[in-house]
Amino acid sequence: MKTRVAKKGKSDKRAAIMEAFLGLVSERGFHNTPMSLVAKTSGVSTGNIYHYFPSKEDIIIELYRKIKLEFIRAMVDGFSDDQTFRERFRSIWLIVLEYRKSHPKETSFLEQFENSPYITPSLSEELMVAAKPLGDLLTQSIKEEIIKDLPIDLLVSLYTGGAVFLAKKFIADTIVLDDELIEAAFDACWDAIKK
Amino acid sequence: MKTRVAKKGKSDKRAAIMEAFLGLVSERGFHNTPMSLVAKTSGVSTGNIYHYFPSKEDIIIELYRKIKLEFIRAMVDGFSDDQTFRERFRSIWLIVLEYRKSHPKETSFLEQFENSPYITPSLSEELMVAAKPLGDLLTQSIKEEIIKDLPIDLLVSLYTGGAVFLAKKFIADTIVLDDELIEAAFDACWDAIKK
Amino acid sequence: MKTRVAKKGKSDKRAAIMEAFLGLVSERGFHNTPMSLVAKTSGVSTGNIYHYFPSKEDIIIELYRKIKLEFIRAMVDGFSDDQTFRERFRSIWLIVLEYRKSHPKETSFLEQFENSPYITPSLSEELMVAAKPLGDLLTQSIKEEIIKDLPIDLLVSLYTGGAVFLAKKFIADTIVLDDELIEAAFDACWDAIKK
Amino acid sequence: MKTRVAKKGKSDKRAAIMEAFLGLVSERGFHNTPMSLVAKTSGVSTGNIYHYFPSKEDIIIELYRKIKLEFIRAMVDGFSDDQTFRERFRSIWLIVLEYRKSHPKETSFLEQFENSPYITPSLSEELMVAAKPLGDLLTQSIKEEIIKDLPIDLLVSLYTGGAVFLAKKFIADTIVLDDELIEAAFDACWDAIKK
DNA sequence: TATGAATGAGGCTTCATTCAT
DNA sequence: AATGAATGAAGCCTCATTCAT
Repeated sequence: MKTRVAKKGKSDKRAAIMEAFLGLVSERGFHNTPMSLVAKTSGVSTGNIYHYFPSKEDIIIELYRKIKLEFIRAMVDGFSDDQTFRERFRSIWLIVLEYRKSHPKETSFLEQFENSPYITPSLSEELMVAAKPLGDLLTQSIKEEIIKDLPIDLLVSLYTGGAVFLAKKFIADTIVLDDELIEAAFDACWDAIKK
Repeated sequence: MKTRVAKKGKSDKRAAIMEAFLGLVSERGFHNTPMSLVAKTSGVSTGNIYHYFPSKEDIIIELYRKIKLEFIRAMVDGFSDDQTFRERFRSIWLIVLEYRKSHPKETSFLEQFENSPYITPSLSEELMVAAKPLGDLLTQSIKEEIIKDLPIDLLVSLYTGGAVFLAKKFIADTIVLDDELIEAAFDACWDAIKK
Repeated sequence: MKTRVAKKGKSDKRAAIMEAFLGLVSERGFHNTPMSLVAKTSGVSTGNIYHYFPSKEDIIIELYRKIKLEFIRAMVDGFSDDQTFRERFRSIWLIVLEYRKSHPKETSFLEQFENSPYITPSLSEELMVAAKPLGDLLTQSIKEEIIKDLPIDLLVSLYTGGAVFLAKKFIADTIVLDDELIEAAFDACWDAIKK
Repeated sequence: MKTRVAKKGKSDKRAAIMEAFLGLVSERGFHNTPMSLVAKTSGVSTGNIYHYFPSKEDIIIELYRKIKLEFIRAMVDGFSDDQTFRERFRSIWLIVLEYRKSHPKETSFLEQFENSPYITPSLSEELMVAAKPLGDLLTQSIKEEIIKDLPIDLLVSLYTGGAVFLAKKFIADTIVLDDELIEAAFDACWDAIKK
């Protein structure tokens, strides 16, 4: 079985497994995604999957970490100190919308994961650290009396909620997202948290 | 059927199954809830469960319908024409918070169900009808320029989001809900949608 | 539940069960015919079926006895001493063909039953007695050197085979049975056994 | 795969499953043969059976195809152009008798299968092709006015019937098959179809 | 590393029969 | 006689994981 095509390197297999897993889970759900199907889809044999991951659950968790991290980083990288506070929030909001719109699989996965009762998110230290700039921005904004003095995660939820919602409807193809709507939606979210 | 003493009439079994199912699913997830466990927990034998429901999936769907309906009704019944628009919204918001806080199982179930990729909610006519007063309130409020002119469901999401979020944190026991916080959270949600 | 319509008498229920059973088994096979379906089809409740029959297997056996007996009697009643031997055989042959053609359910049932390995036909005394005139005819015909001296049941098989076969094809709608074909087929069967 | 010693290669398991299945079904019937018993008897674990066959029904069908094909081939290979027509028929007849006598399990299986109402034989192309020489012989014999001009399958039934019947009685141990009887029986069958 | 056959517990569902009424 | 709810063993099949190669 020697193919001319470049053999996948080590980490490629790992990546292939995760990618296949993500695609399958987003369409079929965790429990409707047997390892055998992951094997077929990823091109990595069942047995070998267990060489890269100790168990199915581990794949799920690793995937969650990876996606969540990616998402957080997109947000964090999307604003800069050059912007006014409101501009920063706007940037972040647009990034949330954009990321979710352009990552339907990841969106579905996150949603499922974060609503599974028996899979405790248990945000790893890693995620906390990555999200720090966001927390700092919020804390700072509260202190400067730009946004309301509410618990940070509530603020995030209020603020982010609209964008996530719109993205889901966009993916489900039950809405048309024009600039006007986006702007109006952002304003609503901003109104929610601004002082 | 002359016994005065409740001998667990017909519908009691049905109810027992649904109740057991709800409890188990909320703690273990759909797929981690085998029918055998439902049988044991509900006190209804495996075989007999299938006398009341055609399949596991049907139980899930019926349960969703029932809970969602209950939740919608709670909201709808919670406001009256005597109130100002803002008061109505406030009543609804508080009911959402209260319902979710006091119905952790139902909350978990709804959350899981509505995020399952392979179980399409497909809101039945029944639910639509029940929710009509809410839709009317929103439509009316938009027309009277009390709230923003945004898609109804986005408004609901923005508006409801804060209450649901707080309830979840309350259930997870990661927040203390005092009146002040509740009031502030409501204000934020109201700011999001009010014109 | 008092209907104006005449309530089925005792034996009517028995008959209803057997009739429903026959129809279902002929289309679905023994094991694909649950008692619950028999109940629904016959209009007799599950529990009550067991008032009339001790078990499912008993119904099968009774049904077999009844049908086989009916079939045998049709043959026996179909010839008389007024006829020549050949005429008698012809009459019987035509009756077999006719009975099978006009009793597709019974035919299917007999076929299934007689080929079930775990249901031993064990022809009851009753059946033997009923078939005696046939046996006598054959014995007599052998003695008079009209037909070949072969084991009785082989003769029956050879002789009957053609008619049964034609009837099955007729039922399956894969043949057109005109008089000419019938006559030719009879001749073939007669040739098989005649001396 | 360098071992010389037979270590039960891949296809051995497949064969083991089919063999066990055949034995069980012939003695207990399709529906009285649970997969668990097939597993135990064949020495292949339940789960692994499904690695070789998609379902129980598939095993049945494959088995039917295999056995029927084997049987047809035995007949087809049993006569040659060197023989007179009558000799050819005789050869075939004897082969049918012999095959059935020496293959009681297969005989029982074929009988059950071909009388199951819900399993349509649907003779595959493969079987048709294999049986072609037989059909040709019959067609030719009709043309040369050696046998009667009757539908091919009726001829087969008439002709084959006696041999099959005898074999069944032999297997059931309710007959003694000596040469004289065999010869007489063959003559009867031949008389049935010969012109 | 890599394969995929093998395992076997466990999942959902069916169904003959019994039981309470 | 009659009902149909109730039982629970058993059936078919799935699937995470391990094992032999």
